[in-house]
Amino acid sequence: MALAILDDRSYNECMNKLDKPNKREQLLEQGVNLLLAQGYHGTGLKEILDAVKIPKGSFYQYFESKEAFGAEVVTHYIEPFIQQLTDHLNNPELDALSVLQAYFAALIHDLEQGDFKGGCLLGNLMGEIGDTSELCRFSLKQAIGRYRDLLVLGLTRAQAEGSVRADKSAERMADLLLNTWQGALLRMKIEQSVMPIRACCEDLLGGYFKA
Amino acid sequence: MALAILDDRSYNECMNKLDKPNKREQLLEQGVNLLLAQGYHGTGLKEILDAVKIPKGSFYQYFESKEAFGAEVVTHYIEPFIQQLTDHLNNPELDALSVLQAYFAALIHDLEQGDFKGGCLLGNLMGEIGDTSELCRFSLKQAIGRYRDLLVLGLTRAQAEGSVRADKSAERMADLLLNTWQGALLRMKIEQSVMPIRACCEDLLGGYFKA
DNA sequence: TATAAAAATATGACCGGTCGTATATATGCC
DNA sequence: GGCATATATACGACCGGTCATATTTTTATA
Repeated sequence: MALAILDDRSYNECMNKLDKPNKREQLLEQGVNLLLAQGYHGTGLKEILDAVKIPKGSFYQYFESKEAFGAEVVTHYIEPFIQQLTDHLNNPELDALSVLQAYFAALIHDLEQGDFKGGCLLGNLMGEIGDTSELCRFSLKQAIGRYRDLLVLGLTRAQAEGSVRADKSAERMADLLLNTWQGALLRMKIEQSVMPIRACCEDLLGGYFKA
Repeated sequence: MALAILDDRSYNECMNKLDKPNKREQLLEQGVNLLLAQGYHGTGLKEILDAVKIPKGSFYQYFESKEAFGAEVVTHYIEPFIQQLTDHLNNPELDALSVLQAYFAALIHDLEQGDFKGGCLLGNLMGEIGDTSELCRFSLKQAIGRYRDLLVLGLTRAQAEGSVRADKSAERMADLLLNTWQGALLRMKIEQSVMPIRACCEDLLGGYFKA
């Protein structure tokens, strides 16, 4: 067999670093997809396990409970968004306000492609279990906090560049932007239109926040 | 027995207008409470039925399905808010901006008393089932629409009174206020603080919207 | 008006299925 | 063979929904 060319050490590496964590990763990946589409209580473990072809009994090998799994899914979900926004902000060719506008424009584009389904997992879970699962509440708070801090960074830089007003704190503006975005995502879902989220960005980044 | 003093007609009235619709009303009432506290998929029919002591089989006498029930719960939930806001707006002694500020201040007070639990049923359900149940989506859209129109009315009047800026449309401001409020309610749940919703009102009604 | 037949309504046991979780067995590595 | 991990099976509880039966209300007959 093909694996015979590998010695024991590298075989174990393969199993430990690719296979085993891979299954965990797969579970989290599918967890993101399904929780985003159907919510926490609307998604059964079996559905997730079937999707990644992992036997039911194995779930508790990887996670303590569904609740703990949910908390990890939240963290796993936000990572790419943090990464993407960080990357955009590290681009020295664009001013900070343009970066934020471009970033949100990209999000809007993706949401439009996705038929206004899902929205933001953080927003959905804050509403569904934010006040019933302490574990998930903490995880959500953490994730939102990291994201908010990135927005603060961008807005602070935009203030220094003179494109965003300095008479309001970057923190307050970041919260306003984040909260309005979350609310607009909810509206998007029921209006089945990107109008709410487009208006959100226009009104704030293109209006209220302008220097 | 006490009821013997009533003739047939008034007895029937009693049964029809109090007892029977009362049970339907009770179901909706408890539906509001439980769906607000535990979400749609997090609440079983049995839990609602037990709370109002109505047998399982009777549920489908009153409602087509859990989904149809959920849609009606949404409508039943928003009614008092519409009523309260309408009453406030009909008060001729206060200017429209003060009315809005007082109305939201009252909401904030109530939410603080309630330990930041629940938030807004419309927001929670938009996130949880706004894109999976067409029936509820329509009901949510309707409810949000009615509420928004009331905010538009208030803001339009405030514009006419000169307390709110006229260079932005009342519609756009109403949407911004509503969406930010919804997002701030989500934040409230995970931060366990009224700070987000307080900031929302200060930033918009006390800042951005000011003439 | 008294009585019986019929129509309407109320009921809770029960349906197949799924929930999250526990445990006992099987499997693979030293 | 000893040990740790992975998996299958099973658990009791609960899910939304149905249905035959019991009860009540209405209608018809005398």
